[in-house]
Amino acid sequence: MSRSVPTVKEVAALAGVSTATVSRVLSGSGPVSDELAEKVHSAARALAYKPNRVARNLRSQETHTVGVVIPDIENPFFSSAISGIDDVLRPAGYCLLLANYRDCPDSEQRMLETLYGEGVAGLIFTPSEKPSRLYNEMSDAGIALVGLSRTPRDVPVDTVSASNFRGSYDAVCHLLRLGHRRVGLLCGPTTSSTGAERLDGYRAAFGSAGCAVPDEMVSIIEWRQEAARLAMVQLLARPEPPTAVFAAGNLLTLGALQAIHAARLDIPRQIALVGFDDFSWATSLRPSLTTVSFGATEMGRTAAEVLLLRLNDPTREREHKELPTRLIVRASCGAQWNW
Amino acid sequence: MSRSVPTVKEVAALAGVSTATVSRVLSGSGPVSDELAEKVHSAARALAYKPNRVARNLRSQETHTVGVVIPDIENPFFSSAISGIDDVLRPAGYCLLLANYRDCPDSEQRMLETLYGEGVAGLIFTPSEKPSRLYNEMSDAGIALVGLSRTPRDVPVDTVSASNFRGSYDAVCHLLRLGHRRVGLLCGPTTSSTGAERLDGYRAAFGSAGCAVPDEMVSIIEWRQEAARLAMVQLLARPEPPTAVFAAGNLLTLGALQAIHAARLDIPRQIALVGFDDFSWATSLRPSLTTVSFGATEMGRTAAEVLLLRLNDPTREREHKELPTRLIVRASCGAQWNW
DNA sequence: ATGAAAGCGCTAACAT
DNA sequence: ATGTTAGCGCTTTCAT
Repeated sequence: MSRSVPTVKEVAALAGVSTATVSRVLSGSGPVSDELAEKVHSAARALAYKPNRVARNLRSQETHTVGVVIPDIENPFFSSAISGIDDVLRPAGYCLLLANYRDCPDSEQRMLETLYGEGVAGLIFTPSEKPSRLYNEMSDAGIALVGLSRTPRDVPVDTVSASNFRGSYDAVCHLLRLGHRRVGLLCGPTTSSTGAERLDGYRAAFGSAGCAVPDEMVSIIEWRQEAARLAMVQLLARPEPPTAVFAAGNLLTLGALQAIHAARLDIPRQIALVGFDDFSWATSLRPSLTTVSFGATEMGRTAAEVLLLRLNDPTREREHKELPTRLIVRASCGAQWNW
Repeated sequence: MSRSVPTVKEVAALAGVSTATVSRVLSGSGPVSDELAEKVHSAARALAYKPNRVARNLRSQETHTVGVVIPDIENPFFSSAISGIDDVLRPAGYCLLLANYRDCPDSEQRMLETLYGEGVAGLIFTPSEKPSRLYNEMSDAGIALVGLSRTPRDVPVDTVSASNFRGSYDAVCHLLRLGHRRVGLLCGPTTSSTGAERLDGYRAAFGSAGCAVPDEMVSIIEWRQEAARLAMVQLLARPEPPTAVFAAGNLLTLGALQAIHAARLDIPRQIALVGFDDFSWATSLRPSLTTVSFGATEMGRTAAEVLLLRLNDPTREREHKELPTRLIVRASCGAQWNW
């Protein structure tokens, strides 16, 4: 087993140069004559030398590792976002350290401590409802932070999110225009920026249509499928149930769907449904789902690009990117497509 | 910014002990009196000391980092598997370095090189069709490897996979029992263990039912949604199209579904469908999907457990775990459930 | 342009 | 039980 791995020393010996020269050649960090460079390269090749990044990181006091901290990797939004992050960060020479805290603030805290210790150069993160103070601490320590989707309160960082207000507004306007008035809302906690903004959009849509907001149809819950299912069951049990529902998050859409199916209601004839956040199989549902789409992969990519900018210039001004949303009208509201 | 981070030295100074003692206390690797231990702890707390893992890793010549190498994180099988891996590895003190090679062998190769350099203690991986020789090299170097789902040829490693043959056999028997004879198969390359075994199961089912295998209905394709859609279109265009289809992978199921929807065919009345590999929203499809299920999260967990065993005892015998599959009969074959 | 030597923060070997 | 010291593999001054 464990055959000994070659080090700079051995490469240097074989090439007949100093370790400093080897380092300079291999990391391109200094003037070296072509002649020696060639020797070093062939020696390295001969030994199948692979630099030890741990040692490199210790010496240079910086890693090329970025932590990705998210609440739930099984949520298609996050897996797509990660994919986008990887697309951008990998070619730039960074590795991804994954921290899936499973909606548990304690785990989040522990994982942050680990990432801190690992010396990550940066962090792309979606904080829990009660963000750890470690975010502040890491930010103070000069680590580059980018908030994804949810904007943390009290942590001064770059952020990338969707146009939550506008997306929500458009979705509800669509339902209103189709004649719905009893429009239910399934939305996450308003302590999160996403929740608050999406609720605002819902309200504003009623306002601009000159209608009163049906507060009794607003259900503020956790961003979880089961919570949404329960809330939807209750909504449907009302004496005057909603004729349409806006589920302001992809897990919430799934939960709503469960309750609607269990009640044997026909979409869109008996109830219309609009989701927030597209997923690849939204078209595979029957009827296909009308959603507010914003490109999760794109959001991941953007967050990674912002991180790279900050890494290269720690003093640049804070950036808060808002990605445009687009209402994709499919069949679940009865408009347009009929299948 | 960049406030200087405390090191062992400072903790030692504040506690009035040597750095060795600090190390012993904090990593619990040696005998220390309660008195000094207490001093060290309070000093560490006072300075908010967090050990530098990079330095620790360099010195101890081992990391607590595990690479996870997968072809597509947006495939729900893999995101669930990762979740399971994290569940087990995290409490054991390991971090996950993610490598999502996007079905591209070149990326796979580059990512492996990076992981090797990062000094990962182990690897959980699903190789591409043409696995890199680096897997062998890393294995030889004493790195713990566990193959996930797909079993690599020529690399002697522990593996965890589903009972592909049995699962496939059960699925097709189910269709045969319902009276179907023209049963189409959408299956990945037989160069992969999963593909080969699932094809075998399909064949065996016909054999045991005393029927000839309808070879013209067998479509061996890439494990990709678009390939499956195309193949399904062709199957449906046959003079005698299949009355049922077994899609032997979750992306293939999605592709089949697309083609079936486009052809405006009613499931299960005009065509029955069985998938392989459950996903959380299989119940949200209408009709709900009958699938061969095996618990992706569970598979991830099992792979992580096997990795831990190997890490603790590099000399133990190779293990090849096969997780049982279970046919979950829902509505897409017209059996049982009627919605 | 190149080499010698120091040292990143930690732990392990060796003293005591 | 505790301290002293060396050194993991690399990069980076500082000489030359």
